[in-house]
Amino acid sequence: MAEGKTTASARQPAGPRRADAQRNIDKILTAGLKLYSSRPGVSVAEVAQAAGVGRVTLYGHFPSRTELAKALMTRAFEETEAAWASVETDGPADEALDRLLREQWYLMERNRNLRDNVVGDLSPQWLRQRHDPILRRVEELISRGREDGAFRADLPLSWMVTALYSLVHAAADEISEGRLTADEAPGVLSASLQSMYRP
Amino acid sequence: MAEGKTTASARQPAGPRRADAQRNIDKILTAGLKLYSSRPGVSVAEVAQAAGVGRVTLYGHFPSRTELAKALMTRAFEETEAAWASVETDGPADEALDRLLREQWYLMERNRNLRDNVVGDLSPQWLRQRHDPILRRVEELISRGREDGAFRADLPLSWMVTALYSLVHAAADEISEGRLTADEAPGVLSASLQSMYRP
DNA sequence: CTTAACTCGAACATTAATGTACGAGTTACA
DNA sequence: TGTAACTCGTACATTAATGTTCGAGTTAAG
Repeated sequence: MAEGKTTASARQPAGPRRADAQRNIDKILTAGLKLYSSRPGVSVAEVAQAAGVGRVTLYGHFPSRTELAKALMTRAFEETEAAWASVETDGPADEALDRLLREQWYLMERNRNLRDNVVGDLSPQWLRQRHDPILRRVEELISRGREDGAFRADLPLSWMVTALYSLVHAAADEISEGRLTADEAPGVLSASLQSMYRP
Repeated sequence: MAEGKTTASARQPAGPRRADAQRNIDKILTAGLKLYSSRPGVSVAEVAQAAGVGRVTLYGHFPSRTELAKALMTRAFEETEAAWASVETDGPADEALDRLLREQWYLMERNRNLRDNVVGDLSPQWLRQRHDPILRRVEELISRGREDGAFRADLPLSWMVTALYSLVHAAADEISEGRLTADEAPGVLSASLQSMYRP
């Protein structure tokens, strides 16, 4: 996080930000990520309040709701990218999938919700271009499993990826409805997908 | 978000509506169902326009956005109830499930979307009380399959129901993204679920 | 210490949605 | 055919969100 991937805004002198400004940007992104990935219809004012920052201050850093959304997506991408590095994805595809699900299913879920809740603020082009990077990695993993026989190949690859995300989302729903515990979720998820993917 | 605003109700004499009124109510519900189940954030004005009816006319029949949402859910329930009657659900559970998916997956999908898109307008109590009736029927079907050994019993029943709806939703997404055709969908869906449900 | 960067509340303009009120015209139906 | 029910455009009140402007105070950093 050394690099300041700043959202190019017209108002700022484009120079390096002062320490307190950077701190506030951080608080805004953190609070925004939490809010946006938890429910739809979040307002800019809510994000500012949750970040403990004035609304005007927020607008000082993110000129519009859209720019804020872009920054949130960008940060989520970065975090996901970093997290992926901690998962061992070599070895048999089915085992790698199991590890991935157990260690990162909540991150996948957060990203999916975030995406759902900013899809009205961002153009489809923008979203498609910065397509959730882990989604592509998941695709590669499944593809590898199909080639070496660990996974079935009679279903479309894209469908298998979509189904995975869909079930991750479903698991999160079950948890929030109290019909599943956070402990059980990874196991249920993994068991369901392994059965579905098996040739 | 609390309700409690007593809108000027009792505009209706509660008697039988005139033929043209009933016709408009119908147009409104039909258009509303289509809109609400296709995307979020639908406005009352949009529904009125899509129905080819004045906005004021709509308010004459449905005093508030909330009442409109209730009416839409109610109609969807009725249609679902009627459609269920046309599916043969006796016999082996796995075969019945296959028939159900092939004949009614789009209706399940519509209801799911509708539910998602009115979930901010109706109280959780109301929604829970008029719980999608076919969802319970699906639950019964799966439950029967578990008892006679057609389906696995090592996963929570509620999870199996949720997963089904989740995948139906995913299939619809795939179609709208152009990665799956409407012809392929039922087969893919059925194959995925049968694998996942098999003991 | 000095200053430029930053914060932040209050106020304002704009846009969009909801719901109400009025009144003139149209349509069903006894 | 008479009339109550119905339609519908216009206009208005209200609420909420977005984004900007102003100015006075605070803080980081050279």
